[in-house]
Amino acid sequence: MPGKSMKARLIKLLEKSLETCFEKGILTEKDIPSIEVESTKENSHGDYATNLAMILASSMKTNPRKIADAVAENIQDEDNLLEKWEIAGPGFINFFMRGNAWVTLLKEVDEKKDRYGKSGLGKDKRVQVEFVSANPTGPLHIGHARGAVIGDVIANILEASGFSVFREYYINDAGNQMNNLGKSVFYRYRELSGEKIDYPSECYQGQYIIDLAGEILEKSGDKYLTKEEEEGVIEFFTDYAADRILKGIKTDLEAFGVVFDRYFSEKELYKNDGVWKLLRELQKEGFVYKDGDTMWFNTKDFGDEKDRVVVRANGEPTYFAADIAYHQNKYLRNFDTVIDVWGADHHGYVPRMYAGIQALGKKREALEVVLVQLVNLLRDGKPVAMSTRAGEFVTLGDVVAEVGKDASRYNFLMRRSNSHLDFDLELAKKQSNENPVYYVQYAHARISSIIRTALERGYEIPAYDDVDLSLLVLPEEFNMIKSIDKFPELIEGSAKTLEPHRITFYTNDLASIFHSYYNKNRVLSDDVELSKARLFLVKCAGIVLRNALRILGVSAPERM
RNA sequence: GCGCCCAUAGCUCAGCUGGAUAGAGCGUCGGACUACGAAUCCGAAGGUCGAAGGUUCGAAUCCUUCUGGGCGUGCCA
Repeated sequence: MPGKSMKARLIKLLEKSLETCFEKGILTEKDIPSIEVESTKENSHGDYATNLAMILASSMKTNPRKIADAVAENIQDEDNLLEKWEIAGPGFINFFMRGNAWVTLLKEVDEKKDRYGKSGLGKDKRVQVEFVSANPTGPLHIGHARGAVIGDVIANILEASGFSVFREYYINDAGNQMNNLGKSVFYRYRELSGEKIDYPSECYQGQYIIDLAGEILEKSGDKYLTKEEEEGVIEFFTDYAADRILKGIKTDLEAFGVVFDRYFSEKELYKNDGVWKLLRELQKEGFVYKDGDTMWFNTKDFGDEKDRVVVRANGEPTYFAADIAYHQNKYLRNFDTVIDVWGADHHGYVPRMYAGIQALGKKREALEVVLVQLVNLLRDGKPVAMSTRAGEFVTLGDVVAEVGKDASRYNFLMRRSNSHLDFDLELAKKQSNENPVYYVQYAHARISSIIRTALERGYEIPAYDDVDLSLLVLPEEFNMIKSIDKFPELIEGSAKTLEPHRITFYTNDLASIFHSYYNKNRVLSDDVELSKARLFLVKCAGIVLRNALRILGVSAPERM
């Protein structure tokens, strides 16, 4: 029965065996646990093992080996998958697969091709992934870059898992910072016009502010000099700067392979009194209360350390207030799940947001927050001095221009989101064995090269039914198939845990298995039938590498 | 002070949500190109999983305490 992974097939066997045991009365029926089968590390333990008997033993209060005996006894290996199976250790059942059981797994790869690895896990579910969401007060820097790739790849993984995915960037363009941006440009503008200005330290320091001021000066001359702040000058400077900066952000992201379905402006939320309407509603429902001129949200009732302000004493709503409205807006757009990818420095904000969505009547599960730890930018092992305050930082655009899209994306995906990441510019740039991205791409290019050579020698690219797969008998070949077979399960696992790094590690594994095989064995030899079988095998490996790299947003080159 | 995260080989990190003798890359040492691409491969050395208790058939993984680092603890975002 092709179309199922080896694990799935074994689980089926075990389920049937359990049923038989219950029918025969050998085992008394209890809650049937979800059966787990895992691949083993040790060859002497076979290819796969299950701890089923040990799990059952605790609920049935019997000897695990006795249960294992019964289950093993009643396994009906109708498809002839197994060489043998045996009981070992405290009650594991170890499965030893037959050589020719492996090759049947490749049928699915060949049939599905680009679709191999995809699943219907998220069928009919709409999920929104919000990420990056940096203020348009300056270009994106290296820290944003990591969040950008992680958000993007999470979205890719979910798409591959059948979710309907929407990528969104929340433009935080309504707050104080924006006003500050406008002022900064305005001061620089006056400065450029020859005025002596004591440039305030709380203003943005970067060179890009001066560039923007210069642009305005060039286009409009000094006509804003004579106007007073009340006449909307600052507003003009703010809007101009934000617009230009946002365009730059979009350009940088695009070069990085990150494209959003929508850029959502915070201002949108204030239209038609939106934020206020929501606040009044929440007040009516008792989640928001007034204390003097200040309005508080009782986040403490939801497990936060203390209540949080939603409207300041000066009458202005906080960022948090707008964010609740934003999340309400998301749910009104019928997303079943909302995923927020945040920098880890915002972790204190998490309980607040959960409180927010629960007040909106949503379950906790309707929101998932992925925290991305900070990036240490290095060059040749030495930290690169960066100060947002002083306006000295390496931008995302700089990184992509210097090390390239593929290498930088891959490097950002090599660690769990939750742990700190060292990003070394020189290392990421190196086209050597120190740089893992090439290792994987090289495997793909090599496979492409083999296929090219095969075509030159008159082979056709074989399909599943064209080859005698019983000729594949080497342990390395079974090993490769085993790894290929794991791929769909890997994607599913990454989708459930929202962990892109798993795929990075997987591509490395599969590439390693392939390289090793390649060095030891010839794919194309004098033996035509064997060559066809092996060609088919490496073709399948190539498909999987390509599919995995596509999810990572890294190219799979045919030559390099 | 309180809260969250991290601690695994010399370095950088995985460890599939509790499984059997803890893995990989880099670095070090020693090997492999007249053969489909050497950006590759093979071998060796390298560990008290920060520490101490606890939970159970079984713990790097779960619970408690402690140590050391990062972040947060705004009517900033």
